[in-house]
Amino acid sequence: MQKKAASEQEFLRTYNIHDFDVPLTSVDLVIFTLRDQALHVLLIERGEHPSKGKWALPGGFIDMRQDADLDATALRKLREKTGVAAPYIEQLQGFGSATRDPRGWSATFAYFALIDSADVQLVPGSGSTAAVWQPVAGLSEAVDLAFDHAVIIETALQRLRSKVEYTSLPVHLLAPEFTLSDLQQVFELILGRQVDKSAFRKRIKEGDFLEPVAGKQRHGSNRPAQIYRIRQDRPLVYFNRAMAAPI
Amino acid sequence: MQKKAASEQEFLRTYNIHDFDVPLTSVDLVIFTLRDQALHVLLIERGEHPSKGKWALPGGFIDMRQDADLDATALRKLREKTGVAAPYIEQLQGFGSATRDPRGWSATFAYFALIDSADVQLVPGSGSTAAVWQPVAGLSEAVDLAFDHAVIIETALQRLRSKVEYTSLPVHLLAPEFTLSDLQQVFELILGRQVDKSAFRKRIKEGDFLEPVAGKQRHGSNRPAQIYRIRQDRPLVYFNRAMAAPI
DNA sequence: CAAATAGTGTCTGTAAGACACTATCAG
DNA sequence: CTGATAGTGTCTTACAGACACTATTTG
Repeated sequence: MQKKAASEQEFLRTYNIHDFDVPLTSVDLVIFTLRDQALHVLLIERGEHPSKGKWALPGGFIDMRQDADLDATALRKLREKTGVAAPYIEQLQGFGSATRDPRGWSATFAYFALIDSADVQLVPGSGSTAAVWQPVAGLSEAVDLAFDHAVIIETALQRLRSKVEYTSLPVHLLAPEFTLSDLQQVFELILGRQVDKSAFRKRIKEGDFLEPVAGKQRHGSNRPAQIYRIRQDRPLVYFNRAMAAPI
Repeated sequence: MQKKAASEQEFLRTYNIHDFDVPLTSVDLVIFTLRDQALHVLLIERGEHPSKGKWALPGGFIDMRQDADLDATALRKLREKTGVAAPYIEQLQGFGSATRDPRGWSATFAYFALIDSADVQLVPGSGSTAAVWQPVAGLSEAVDLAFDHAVIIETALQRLRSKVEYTSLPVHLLAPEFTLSDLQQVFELILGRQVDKSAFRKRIKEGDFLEPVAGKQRHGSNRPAQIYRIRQDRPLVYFNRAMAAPI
């Protein structure tokens, strides 16, 4: 174990990080996007042991040389797999146990990202054979997930569903410019129920996190719709009240 | 690095966890309690390098032999330092960077606990010379905190203050039996402002997470107060609306 | 004109805030 | 009785839900 040292300097000079047995630590990402009016999550087919051939969340080990902090690791992984540089991303939760990885005690810092799938170029990186967008609905039945990734995805989903109720989070699943009807559709999709148009619009306007794109409208065979974009200074707004589910 | 292996079994048989360079990973706890009508946090004076003599959050390395998962590590640490076995505890957030620990890249899973200080027996454990409750107000000026623990405590405080607004969380800072006035005081203390008694009581009753202790009242030189306890099946209630701060 | 979607106005319901009121004890 | 704190009633306010209404385009 550790030797005795008189001073902080002396201690650090003689310190060897491998004197401790530490768990395997990684960073994993739950990346959500919208495709064909459905929520999808990015999965990688593992090309290496362990769990070779199973589907897993993108992620991997911290690169102690180039990653300044955990967020840097998460952003680097996101960039490597999708090419996206500036998404909405937040830390989800840590998951660690003796049994989640057959190699032994392991822990992961799970992240949670929302991106617009339009500007994604999927890159099957090193150590994986394929990267695909999987619909979230019926995920566990559709694919064989590695490690505890089913639990991590479920936790991320709960976070997303919870935050829809009282934040502006879902805007980050849309392309940079969108109409209020587009936005309402996203909310309805995640909530799994219809919401009232009038109440929704009042709420969004009150939140004041969108700005109309001057003079820009979407045209169809109906009244044209004003196009909005996110106010860059208000990436996430918390409402004072949750959207109450009707009884 | 890694050798080639044909099967999952073959891979695991030849796998050596130390082939990877992994960051130092630990678990740290921000333990809040109430003493003398003020929020306090538990700090340990470090008896070993690094940061010997500075004050730090209780915590330490994962014991891969006895800890089944991260929660087990956190609970074990809490028990070792305070003797408390069943507190309110939740994971706060991960903190990891190349610079937060002078020994090198390190990461920690920070936890967040609320306990009743009455049933705590502070235990200055191994590797520390003293354990004290420090008032949260003016903490950074009062003590020299090790590592990035000032940031972790600040994050925990934000979480606590945020959750006061829309959950029943603060009940866990009280002794098992308390009056509604006691509870209101705790809310006011964390919010840093007065709240209306009538509105507060209506809200708490609506939340339905307390039960009156039959026939038990607190007597003083005034009308006696009904004593309540937490309904064990409702440890944390989310309200539909935040307590709106008056303008 | 009809069809379609965009966007608004108005009423109602719910729960929080303000604040005055009553209740019940010790002394 | 007074003083103190416990606990309630009532009015107002803020905002979500329901839903009907108007607005603006294409064809």
